[in-house]
Amino acid sequence: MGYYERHPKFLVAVDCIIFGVQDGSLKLLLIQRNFQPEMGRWSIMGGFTREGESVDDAARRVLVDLTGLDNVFIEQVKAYGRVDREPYDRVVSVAYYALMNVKDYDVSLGEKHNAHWVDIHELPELIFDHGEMIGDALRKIRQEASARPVAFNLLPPEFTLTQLQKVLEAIYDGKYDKRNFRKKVALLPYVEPTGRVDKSESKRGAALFRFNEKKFEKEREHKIF
Amino acid sequence: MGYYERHPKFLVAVDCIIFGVQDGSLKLLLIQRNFQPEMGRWSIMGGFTREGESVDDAARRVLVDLTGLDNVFIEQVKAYGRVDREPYDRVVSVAYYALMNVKDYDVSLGEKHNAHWVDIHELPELIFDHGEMIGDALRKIRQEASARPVAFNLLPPEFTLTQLQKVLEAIYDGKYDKRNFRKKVALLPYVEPTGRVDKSESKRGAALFRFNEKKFEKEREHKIF
DNA sequence: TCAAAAGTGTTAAGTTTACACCCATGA
DNA sequence: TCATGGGTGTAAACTTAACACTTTTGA
Repeated sequence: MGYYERHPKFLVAVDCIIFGVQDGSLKLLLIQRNFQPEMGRWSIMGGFTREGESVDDAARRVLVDLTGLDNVFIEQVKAYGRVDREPYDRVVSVAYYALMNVKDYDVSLGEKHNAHWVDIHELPELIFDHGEMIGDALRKIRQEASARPVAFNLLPPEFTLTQLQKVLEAIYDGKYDKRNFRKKVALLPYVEPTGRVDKSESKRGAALFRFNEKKFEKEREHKIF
Repeated sequence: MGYYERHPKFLVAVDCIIFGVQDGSLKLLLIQRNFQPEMGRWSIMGGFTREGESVDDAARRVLVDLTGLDNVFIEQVKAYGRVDREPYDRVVSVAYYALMNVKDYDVSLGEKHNAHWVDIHELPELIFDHGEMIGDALRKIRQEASARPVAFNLLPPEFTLTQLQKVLEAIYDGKYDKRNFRKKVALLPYVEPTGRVDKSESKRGAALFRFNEKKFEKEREHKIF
């Protein structure tokens, strides 16, 4: 006790960059602030870490507040520690990105916070260093999505191959060849057909698939070499 | 002013995971603590962020303290915010990795801090979550080193191709084919021969190369597509 | 003269890309 | 019956991986 007394303390914020896919493009859940400070301006959703609460838990709490969902996929982006990054007080902020299925989103909670899904190509001017955070989060997601199957978090539990392709195209802001894409997916044992058919997007109907996390973990174990 | 008054404040530490390559294997500069708390135990080098100092600057300061070098390559790993990660007080810590050429290291400063280069395969038990930090830093370096030329920071300004290969083998804990390796390097315009020869490691002598940062940046610009 | 590190090409295997048509169905 | 999205294979280009011998020179 008492070893650290002479050192200063700082506010520790969390900021959540919430991604979703809608109409084939990548969106962010941003708020047009209906509270001080910076009321009226656009920002990502944030909050302060509480006494007795881990920083990760603070991020999850902020997310539950805004979306009503407590099982959203989140991952830390990094910490932002510039001295003047907020003009009101010294705040060290830890950014997280979250991936969610837009369909799960609680519209009434969103309205309370004045939250809106904004296309990644049409971002408004944001407060503080929130623009930088979004750029870093995007880079990180792109990195991650090529190494592990995070994209599934943006989809409902059962999805068609066309939906999966559109999500990846939204993440990488590109277009892929349908046949090549399906050939690759066919090689992934952890993307498995459910046997069910989705008729909502075409007359013919498309096969539904699901992500099998257990099979994925098995894969990983054996891929150490 | 005053918007954030009701929120708690925390100590913000920085921890530096310092990598070097020696005898063809990857080493970390660890300290066997000669101060409290946790005197006598092994840890990575750290410190606390000061009033009016950015978190990045705090990391650089800690690094200068330990190595005497103010131009070491550093990059943030991530923030660690578990409630009980340190038993003495609530501390949020931001980890950084640093890459340096072991030859530049100031031995007398190191001795003052009781610092030692420890092989990555023979790590001692470390305090707090420092072991986790090292694992995360290693993963991050491996990721980065395959996307951008960070490995050069572990070498002297002029190096032989054998030295470069050994550094990459140390990072990825693997072995590469000499001919394939050299073919790949030959395609990188930003690894250029200096025309000089190193005779210290062989009788015949090996051509010396250097990393040309400007050429690398040019490459990048044109590689946006 | 010989030990020790430097240097050098070719071929096979695997991966990635480009490309166009038929299918099933509800409106 | 026809418009709409679903579904399927093959060949060329490119990339990666495997492999062994000759050169130089100081001790």
